[in-house]
Amino acid sequence: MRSEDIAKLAGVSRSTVSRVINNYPNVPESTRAKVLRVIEQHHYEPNSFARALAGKRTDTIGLFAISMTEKENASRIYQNSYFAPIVDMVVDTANARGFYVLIHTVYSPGDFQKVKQAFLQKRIDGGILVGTQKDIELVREMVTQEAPLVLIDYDISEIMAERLNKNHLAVINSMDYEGTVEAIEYLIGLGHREIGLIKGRMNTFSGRERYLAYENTLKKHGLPIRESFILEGEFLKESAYQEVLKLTQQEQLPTALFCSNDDMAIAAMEAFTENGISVPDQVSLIGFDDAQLASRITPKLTSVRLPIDEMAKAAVLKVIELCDATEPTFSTISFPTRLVVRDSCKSPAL
Amino acid sequence: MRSEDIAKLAGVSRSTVSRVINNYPNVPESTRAKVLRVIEQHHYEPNSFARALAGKRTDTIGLFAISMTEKENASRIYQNSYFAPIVDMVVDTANARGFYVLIHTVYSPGDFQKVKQAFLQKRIDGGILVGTQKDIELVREMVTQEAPLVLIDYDISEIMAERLNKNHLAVINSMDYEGTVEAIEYLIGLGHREIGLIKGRMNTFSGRERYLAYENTLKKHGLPIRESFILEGEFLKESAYQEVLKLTQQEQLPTALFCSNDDMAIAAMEAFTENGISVPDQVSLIGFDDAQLASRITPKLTSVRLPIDEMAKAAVLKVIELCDATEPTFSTISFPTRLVVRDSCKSPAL
DNA sequence: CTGAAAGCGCTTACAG
DNA sequence: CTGAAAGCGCTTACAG
Repeated sequence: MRSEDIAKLAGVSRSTVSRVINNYPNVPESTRAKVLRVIEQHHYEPNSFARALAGKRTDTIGLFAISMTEKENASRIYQNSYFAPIVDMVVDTANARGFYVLIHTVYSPGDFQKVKQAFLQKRIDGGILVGTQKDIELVREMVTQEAPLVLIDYDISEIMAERLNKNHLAVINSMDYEGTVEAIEYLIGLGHREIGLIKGRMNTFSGRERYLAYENTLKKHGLPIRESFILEGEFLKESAYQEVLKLTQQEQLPTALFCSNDDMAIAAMEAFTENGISVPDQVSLIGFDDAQLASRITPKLTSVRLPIDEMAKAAVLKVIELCDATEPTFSTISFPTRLVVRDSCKSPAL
Repeated sequence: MRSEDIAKLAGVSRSTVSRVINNYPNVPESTRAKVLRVIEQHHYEPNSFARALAGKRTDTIGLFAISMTEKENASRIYQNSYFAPIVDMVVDTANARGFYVLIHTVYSPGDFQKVKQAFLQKRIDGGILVGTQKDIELVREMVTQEAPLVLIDYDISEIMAERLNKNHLAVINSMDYEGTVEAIEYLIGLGHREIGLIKGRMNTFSGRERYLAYENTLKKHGLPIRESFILEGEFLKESAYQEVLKLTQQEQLPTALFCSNDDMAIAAMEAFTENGISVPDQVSLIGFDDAQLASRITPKLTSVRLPIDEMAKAAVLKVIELCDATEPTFSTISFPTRLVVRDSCKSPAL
């Protein structure tokens, strides 16, 4: 069933059918009603490709999850405590506004071709990128496409410095620096002076911010920064577990460990516990993200809450806004974090 | 940049460009190379809508998660231990084969319109439906579309009985009945005679199968089936928690409880523990699905492993196969389950 | 208010 | 082996 069939049945032209479908004002109620009836009766749906080809929107936004430095077979990305809520919220928000969501994952640089194609082939009205590495070249390439693009977790200063064409672009971040400062100062307030860190992935904006804040806060309070207390975690459970295992072999342990995300904090907890080191009696642990699991393990994990849902929602609203906008704009939003105190920290034993 | 531009630059006609793009055999290597070079140089990508309109595939499959009877705000569907792995595997498998995945969630009957549209508007080559209720009308409607459709977890006998047009249709199930029998007989083997159950959602195929198997197995072994030991869980953590809380108030407790999924088993464990009832010392617990979390709680949960990854993968391969097929077919695959014994069951105290 | 016609960017018989 | 032309199903100036 094509618009022409509807036109014949309703006794009008295809033009008029199109006007009705697109809700144009210049068609009298009676004609509109007549056409609408026929459409209803025949469950007619205009072919989305023909519409798009003739210049209409696709009503689809892309969501591209980039996960390139993951270790082998760590491909369970939609079960990851960071990505899963994003997918959840993006799909929900987009669907509620009448958009479909086109998903593609990027595991290797080659996969990137597919996201560029999604834009070039005009499959989507706009796209959201999560997990972008510090890779300005890539962002530059994406930005040259005329389509709206939203980056979640990306260093704005880099974009500024590179003087990218920022039309149709938006960046959504969280205040990782401030959140980390709050966490570290909380530990200091409890009396800790030997505070360690498990790093996130350093080619990630949030990874760098969390690390920087850790270092600066210790310095500011005149506390020691010990190489041996700084572990490489890569945001991954497995890496963190191994690193903490090594840590437990050392002479001296930190009395508190700030973990750059909850996954690593949970892994650290397992590693400590399995080696007879009690959390929080012997070592305090603090995570970041406040993932679902944080409040469901024992002891319950103190964590910096990342407003991931709000961020994902904002990302969708932003792409849609950019799709509708006649004037291209550049904007950036930074969401505040909040320390959620639970049971994994206490004052150090004397 | 359109195919016509490429044609001019390469000194051929659009037809030839098209033949090269579609890898048709009847074009000599030299011509092919010439055209390919121009395409490369200009990063040309054929417009996907124009291709689709002219009869090519969309290289997109739909994934529709249906979640209608959930309680309010239970909308965190992509974080659900059943849906999340499916999304994961579907996206991965489809992407690896060059397909995009179009996602839409169905929270209310109205949302269903969007999945029908996705087919009618030809946005996708085929689709996968997860979470379909016992709703043959809906399936009938979906099936009348000519596009390939794969149902995960649906009662085949219903489809047979209704004599649906089964072209382009496939159903993927797991052997829930057998899995449940194995679990119950394991409990019986441990010496349990008072075995309770938390039901899943009864308008779901797996929910009904698991319940039936429970009942039949108890009967077969001459064990009592007590109304008061059969709880309504709806597959939901919250419901299960409340029901188990009520159960703990009763005079007599079962010595073992079979839970129709892991989420409910975990909730049950929490409810028991918080009320001073020890798992597995006072009550044995067994789950279904073998979700990620099952092996990460204490005590580790004994559970019937659902090969959800294999099922999701099979679903994708099936849609793709149906897309390629010239002869429409109907097929159904049933995946075996397997009891994974951990620490949440022991013989009942005497 | 409304229709005929051109155009969106491809593919594919058809003819040579 | 290859090009001219029709067609896929819409939308949108244009003219009336």
